[in-house]
Amino acid sequence: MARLGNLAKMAPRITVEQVYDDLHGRIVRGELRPGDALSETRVAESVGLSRTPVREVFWRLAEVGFLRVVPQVGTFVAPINVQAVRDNHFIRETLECRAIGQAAGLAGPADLVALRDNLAQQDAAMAANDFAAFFALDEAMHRSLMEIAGHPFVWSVITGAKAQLDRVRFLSLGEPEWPQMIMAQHHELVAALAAGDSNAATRVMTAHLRTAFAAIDRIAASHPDFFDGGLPNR
Amino acid sequence: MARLGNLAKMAPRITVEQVYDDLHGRIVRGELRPGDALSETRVAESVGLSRTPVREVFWRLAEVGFLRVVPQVGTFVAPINVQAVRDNHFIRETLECRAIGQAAGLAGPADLVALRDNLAQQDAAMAANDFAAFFALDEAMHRSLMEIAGHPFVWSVITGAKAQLDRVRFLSLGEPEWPQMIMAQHHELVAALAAGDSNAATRVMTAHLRTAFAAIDRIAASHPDFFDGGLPNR
DNA sequence: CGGTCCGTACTAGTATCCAAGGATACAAGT
DNA sequence: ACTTGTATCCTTGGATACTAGTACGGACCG
Repeated sequence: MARLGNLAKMAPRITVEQVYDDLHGRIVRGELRPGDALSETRVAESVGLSRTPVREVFWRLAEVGFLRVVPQVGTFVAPINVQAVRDNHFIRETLECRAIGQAAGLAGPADLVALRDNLAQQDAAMAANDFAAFFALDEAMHRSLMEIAGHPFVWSVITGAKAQLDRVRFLSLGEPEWPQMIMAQHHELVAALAAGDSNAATRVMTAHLRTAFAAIDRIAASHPDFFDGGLPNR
Repeated sequence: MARLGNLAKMAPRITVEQVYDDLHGRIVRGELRPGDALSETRVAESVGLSRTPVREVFWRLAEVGFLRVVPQVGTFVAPINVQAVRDNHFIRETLECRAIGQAAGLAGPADLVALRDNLAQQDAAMAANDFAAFFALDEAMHRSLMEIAGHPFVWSVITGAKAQLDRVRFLSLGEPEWPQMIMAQHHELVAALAAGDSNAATRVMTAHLRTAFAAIDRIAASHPDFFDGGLPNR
């Protein structure tokens, strides 16, 4: 490895996490499309690492259903499985709705302050059309709701389920009415929490999550190459 | 490949999956206890593989919370985190209860036949004190309930959540009244399904899953060395 | 001209080697 | 006797070499 000048040692080292986040993001954003081939070797040399850490990344992405590793053949971006998306939505809705029902009875003044602060930042991000920031705030809010409900470990499961949904959500981006609808629901959510109204909170959360879900079939129809069955096989 | 001389090459090759299942089982059964050190090298040579596949196994086990990999130090069996167990139970109860409520309206005659057949086998396994067979049948039953509900992909999430619970469950084994209680609940479950009674099915499932859960604190108290905080640190 | 076969150039899986950091045991100095 | 420095061993992380299996393309044959 000690070739020319040891450039590798001087440069800040690229970590496994960075490679994971990069590929994850590119798949979610659709820059890498289902069927696209990824080679451990090529990715490894493109990021300046060896195959070993890249394999770990591939394996993790395969576990969340983003990649499909075919032994001795190659690794491919997996198509979006509609049933998996449905089930992941079922998981998220079921867990988050029950959790927020619990959270409604548990949220303290400090929690509400934090939530309202987050909401204000969401409004600002939306106003600035900063979707990346909005997504991060949105995620942080849902996560903290889970923590308020007393189930901090559940979020990791949501994360796994969310990955598939995010991929679909990105395909549906650019529908102009969504931002307003989502923000309105977020405000309702916090209001229900503040009122301690468990039923209302659950109802709003259901509607909120289904907003994103309802479009699935339409999206699948308009992006057949992204979904299972869109391509004959791969 | 099956040349003479080399014993390792003649023996049917041990697969990554076998190594995973072996370690997984030994951790669930408590043969490997929290704090026990596992070395990639030692495990590798004990199973006749190199470190590379063993590393994959290690970090899969780390992902489900069974191992803790400390860089440059070692890999250790993780203690059972009580909050993680609670949250995993929350996940399982929430998902399975809602799913069985749906299943009650969807179970067809063929499903009921299969379930009753499974139940009969469970009875037989119990009568023979064959707990391994019973666990397998139990898992198959819960899994097929999820499929009947139309959410086949959800089971993999349950599997992840179940892993922690199974560890606790194993510690609580040997309480003689459990088999009867569990079997009675299983029969009630199928009866509710056959009647298409969604509410009853949900109620029974809740009670069923809480049967295992209720004992957590008692178990944690009687096996402090297995749980987080039982040991000062490691 | 069409079909089959074989070689080549990939792929992932596995093995082995090196690097870097931490723990520990031992020895030297206070 | 205690503390501190050091050397050695062990750990995981990463890099590289090798194995085996697959796909594809071109050449050869019918």
